[in-house]
Amino acid sequence: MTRTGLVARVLIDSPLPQLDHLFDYSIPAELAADAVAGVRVKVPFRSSGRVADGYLIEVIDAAAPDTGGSDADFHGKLSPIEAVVSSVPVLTPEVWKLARRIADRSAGNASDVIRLACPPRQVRVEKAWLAAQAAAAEANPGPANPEPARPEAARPGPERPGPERPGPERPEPAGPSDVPSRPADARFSEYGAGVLEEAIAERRRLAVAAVPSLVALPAGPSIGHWAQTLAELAVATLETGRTAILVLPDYRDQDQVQSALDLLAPAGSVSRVDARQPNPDRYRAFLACLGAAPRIILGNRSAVYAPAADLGLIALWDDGDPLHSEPLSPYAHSRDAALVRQEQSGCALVLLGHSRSVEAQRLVELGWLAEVHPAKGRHPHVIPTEFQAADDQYARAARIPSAAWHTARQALKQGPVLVQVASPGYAPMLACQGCQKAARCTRCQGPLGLASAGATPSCRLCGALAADWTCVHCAGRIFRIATIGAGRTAEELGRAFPGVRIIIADGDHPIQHLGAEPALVIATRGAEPIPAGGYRAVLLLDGQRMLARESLRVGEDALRWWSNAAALAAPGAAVMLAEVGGALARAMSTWQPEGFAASELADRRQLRFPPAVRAASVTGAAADVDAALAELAEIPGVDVLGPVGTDPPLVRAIVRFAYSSGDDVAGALKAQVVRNAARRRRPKGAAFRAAPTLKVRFDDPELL
DNA sequence: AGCACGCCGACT
DNA sequence: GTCGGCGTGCTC
Repeated sequence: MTRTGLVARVLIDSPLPQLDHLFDYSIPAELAADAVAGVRVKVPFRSSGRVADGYLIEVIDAAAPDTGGSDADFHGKLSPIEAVVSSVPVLTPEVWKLARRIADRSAGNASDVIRLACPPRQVRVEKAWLAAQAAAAEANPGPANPEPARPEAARPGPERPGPERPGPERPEPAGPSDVPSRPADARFSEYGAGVLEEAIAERRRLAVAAVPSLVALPAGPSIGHWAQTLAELAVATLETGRTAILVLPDYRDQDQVQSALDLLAPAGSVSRVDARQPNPDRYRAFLACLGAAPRIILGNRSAVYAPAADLGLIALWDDGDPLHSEPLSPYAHSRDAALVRQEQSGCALVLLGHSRSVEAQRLVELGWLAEVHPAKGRHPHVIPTEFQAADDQYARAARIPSAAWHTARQALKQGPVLVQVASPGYAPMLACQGCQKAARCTRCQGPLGLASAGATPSCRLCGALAADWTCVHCAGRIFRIATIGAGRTAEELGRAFPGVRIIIADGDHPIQHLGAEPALVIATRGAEPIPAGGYRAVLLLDGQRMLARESLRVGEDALRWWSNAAALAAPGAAVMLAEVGGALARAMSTWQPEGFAASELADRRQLRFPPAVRAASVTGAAADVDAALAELAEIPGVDVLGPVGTDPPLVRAIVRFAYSSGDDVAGALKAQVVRNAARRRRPKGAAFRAAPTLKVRFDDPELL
């Protein structure tokens, strides 16, 4: 075997916690040219000639003294790398550092994070990209070339020399040229002179209150003003020669920002990275981000991990939206990933929203984020209305307060009116007429509901029809509607407002945009269509139902749903908030969600609940959980709730700890998980004992 | 997941 | 002494 004297440090792509560290291999001479940091490799693993996939993290000179980066060097005989899968270094040093840190702070695996960062390879796409790079290098070998020949030259490196940055000249906007987009000097005008520009140039960290109104795009749809702000932030970043990453909770939000960028951003400068798109498209967008030219990267929560040439800004829209938290281990929230990446890269950070998450409030109070508000303090006219039955019998049936009904009737003469409701469907919950208990599916115990007015009741979980249902409690056979859905509300409103066009928008009937004609729009929270020019009135019904959920976050969530809907109102239009009083109503009518977030945070401090502290759940066999908890005894600022039994053989404990102890707690628990995973074996011969493995989950939003 | 290695009991 | 069963831990 030919050796080059170089050692490759490789991360094995495996979910096993005991493999989550670097392995050393030698580099055969014939692979030396391609074996650079970041490439995918195949390496022999597990003795008998089998190979594993991995990423080459770094190449070190075996002869040179220890560089210091390597932990506990391996001193046996090194196996050679089997193959370099492709010459494209997909895992940039910056993203590797980020993935390692994100995994470490939650006792997780780096390869689980890398799976979010690096999409599956597509050979055809990659070949086309490499060819395009080579062709571009041929045509224009200058350093400012947006498509350089060698991807290696793309490594951002904090000290990238100035001449490599493209000049301030801006290519033509991609949008239609006959309609002027917002003039450049109007950029950020709502925020006062230079505040946001300066933040980008000086790489500040901000919590920015979005302007709660709509923007009519020339020859296009209306979009939220916030989307315009994000697009302007991204373009301003690009003009400083740096990359901007925009992280949006869902694709409807991404579409709005995309519309703004179509008009504002230079042609070809935007990459949309989104797990929703087909794999080849996803990989193509990923490779574009890998190029040496700064870009605008637009995507969902995993966009925070995109490779970026000279990162200048990470901006998140609506960080309180639960879609920002990752459902896959190690469950990192994109806000946390953004905070870590901001710290590592020194880029600017913007959390933009109509409301304020309690987590963002904590960062503001720490001084980590600076607050920015629009200079002109115009906000929606929100009117909290205690319930007062309407005179109109139909409005009463549709549970619309009297004042709201009158407002809606007037507004419907001018344009669309939004009615926000809690539940989709027609009647999502049925109850027994006799005993009033919830009607349950006889097969799976799921809740029964009606899909439409005359439909047969069916289970909302398993779909089974409940044609001849009998109540398990009282043997009754007659249903009563317990919860009213958007469909039923629409039916009732149809009677209350005869002759008005009724539009339903929910998960099953998604509607993105709407004209300015009068219509009554019934929408579930988060599914509100965007009307040209804004709604002439907004009715926020079902306030009590939204607050009835059993969660620490109900208040914060409700404020988010309401303020996002209120921001769709036309200037001067009334926003009627039904059945809600107290601090929430005050936060809405004064349009100051910070005050509510601050008092929530104060409560959490009192209770020692997240985000005042961090928390992790530890689940497993009682002995394993006890052993893991014992490891935490020495760490200051840690307390433990439980363990308590959950599903029969397993117990769960909740560990709470100060942010400053996070690394120690994560380190100790990770060590325990590794030990547990290595030891767990099925005993031979004897009956099959299910091997319960120790599970650890940090910062679970469902906790507590 | 396999495979090496080492501890301990049983047999030459 | 040495063979081999099985439990434990490692995989560069």
